[in-house]
Amino acid sequence: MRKIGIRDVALLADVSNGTVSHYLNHPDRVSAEKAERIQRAIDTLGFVPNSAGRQLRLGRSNAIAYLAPDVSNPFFSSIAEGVEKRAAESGLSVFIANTHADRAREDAYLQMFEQHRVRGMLIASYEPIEDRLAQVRSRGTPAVLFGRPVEGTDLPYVAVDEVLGGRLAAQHLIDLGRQRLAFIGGPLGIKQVGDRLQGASDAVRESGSATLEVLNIPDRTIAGGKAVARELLARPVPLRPDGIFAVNDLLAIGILQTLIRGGVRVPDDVALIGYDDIEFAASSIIPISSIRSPHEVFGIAAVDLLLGVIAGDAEDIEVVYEPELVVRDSTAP
Amino acid sequence: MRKIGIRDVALLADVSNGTVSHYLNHPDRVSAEKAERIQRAIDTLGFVPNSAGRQLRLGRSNAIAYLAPDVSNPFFSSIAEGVEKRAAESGLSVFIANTHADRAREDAYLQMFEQHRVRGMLIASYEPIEDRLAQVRSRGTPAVLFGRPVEGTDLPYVAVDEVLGGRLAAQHLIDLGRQRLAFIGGPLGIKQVGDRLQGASDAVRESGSATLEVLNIPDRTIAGGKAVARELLARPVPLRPDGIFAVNDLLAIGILQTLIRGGVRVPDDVALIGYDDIEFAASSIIPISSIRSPHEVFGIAAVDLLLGVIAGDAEDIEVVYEPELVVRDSTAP
DNA sequence: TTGAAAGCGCTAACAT
DNA sequence: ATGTTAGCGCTTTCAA
Repeated sequence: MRKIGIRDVALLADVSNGTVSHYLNHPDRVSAEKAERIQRAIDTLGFVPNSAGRQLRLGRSNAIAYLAPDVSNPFFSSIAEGVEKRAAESGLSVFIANTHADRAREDAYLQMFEQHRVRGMLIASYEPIEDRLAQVRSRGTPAVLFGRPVEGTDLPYVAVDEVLGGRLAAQHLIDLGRQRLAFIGGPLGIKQVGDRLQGASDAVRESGSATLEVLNIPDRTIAGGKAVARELLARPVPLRPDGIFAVNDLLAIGILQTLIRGGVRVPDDVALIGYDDIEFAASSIIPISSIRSPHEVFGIAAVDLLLGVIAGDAEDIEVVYEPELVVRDSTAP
Repeated sequence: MRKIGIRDVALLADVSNGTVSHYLNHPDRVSAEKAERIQRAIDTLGFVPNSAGRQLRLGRSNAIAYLAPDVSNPFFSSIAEGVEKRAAESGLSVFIANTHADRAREDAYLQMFEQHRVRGMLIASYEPIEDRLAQVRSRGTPAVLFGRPVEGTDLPYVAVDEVLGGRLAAQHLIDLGRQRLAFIGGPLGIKQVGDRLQGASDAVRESGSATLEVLNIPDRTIAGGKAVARELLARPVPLRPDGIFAVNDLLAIGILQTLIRGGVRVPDDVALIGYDDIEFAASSIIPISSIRSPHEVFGIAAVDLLLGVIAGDAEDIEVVYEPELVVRDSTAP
């Protein structure tokens, strides 16, 4: 099958393999004449360098890895864009892996990429991954996390202030005059979810008058939103919340659609705000207010941070962005 | 940094490096006692095998590649699920690459994966890629295409019958009594788009009475759908189509939302059908009828086909699925 | 069951 | 400017 190596090229071009290698890596150090002979030989033979050989010799690859729980979630794929873009600028390839928020798969990929000796890993995970990562890092593969790691780690990370995001969302509903708020999302054990609830609950407490009900559901999807909205519809009207903060936009989309079909007026009867500001939120039948975190710039920042760590520029080991309130019709005054 | 190799393990375990390798690859051929010593040494040292070394020795990697134009499109990410699943069952890793429908990026990834000596590539592309792939294949890396390749290639592929899909969609609108159909989508040069239009146009012609207007737009996104729907709204009512076939669901979602906001009743005034049956189509405010192609099974089939090609089981070189009409409220009678 | 040793394809001294 | 050569880490005969 694939048999053509650098020596075949050298043979055909009638030079030494060292010269071919030079031509490949330092074209300026090869005479024009031989350069042409070599190029012709490469074309004739269909030579493609074997990266395993190069990598083995160099002791390192030129790839980084990006692990995300769900690449089909627009949030993570936007990050991927930024990552690829910046990596390409630095001459690095990116291996993307879809972990499906599954620990076993995360572990498998961690292992695989470590075996491949990637230069570093960028990791987004719902699962606590700090421990497993610590081992990988101690063996020499640097990593950058998306999202704030648990206390007590020195993991570099890129994050948004989720607590602030939660606060912004709840405060917005309160400013609208809503008093019976509901937080919909879960599992609360997930850091992002817990942080957003924390922020929301802070805002509610400080308001002195509003109340916050928590609907802890396992599934942050459109289907999950529909299901929980059906429960809401089953309640007598006075017991329904008048302001809903859905912990992500998918959930909000599902909730919105079911509420509307149930005859609830949004935002008049119930104001609704999501989180993440994915494209589908803006293009929903009633555009949904949301909390926007940086997406693409997120990926860029992570690559920069990783490169910094690799280069040994210890400097800042964390980058935190502030989320931003995006008001749309679902919470229009 | 990463210095621990098989020899270090061998040294610490007081065996030869060959024995360590045996333990790694054929554990049954190593005595229990040494096996334990080796394992202990591995743990102590934190040894992680270097896949470059293995790959170089073996002459092949154990990874395949999946190139898709847009992983954030649920259609392609569903395929990815199937691919990963089946690949894992066969002990293969999958490298996912996002080409952004950009030829240069496709080429870059093609080259990169060829250099990495992947076992094979699975490729979804809007661009004609057959020629470039031919070279790769001739050098020994097999490939399987998603979607029917241009005539005259022997590229193995997995596809759905897009012409049939287009026909099903249009026929459904016609069966509903719609006479002034509009096909919305483009660019027509893209195979899938052209094929779907072909099928729709066949159905219209055979109906003998219906007409088909083509709105050729460059952008198959929600935003694109909104834009074209605004054009429709600007028309006098009698000049609007009474049945719309959007070439994909994203487009249909955008169209639906703008039409509804414009006071058009769906499906009463205009019946609307999309294509792909992504999750968002079913969960739209008015669930959108669509043409469903197999998604996950698609990825599975592609891997199987690739494995077949690798193994040399020439058998069938093409797998074609039939799409299926999914009727929802947007075309309810 | 275990060890010794050759070599996969490549790069980078070093020598010329 | 070009050639020679020694490995990078691993697997796998082949012997013992």
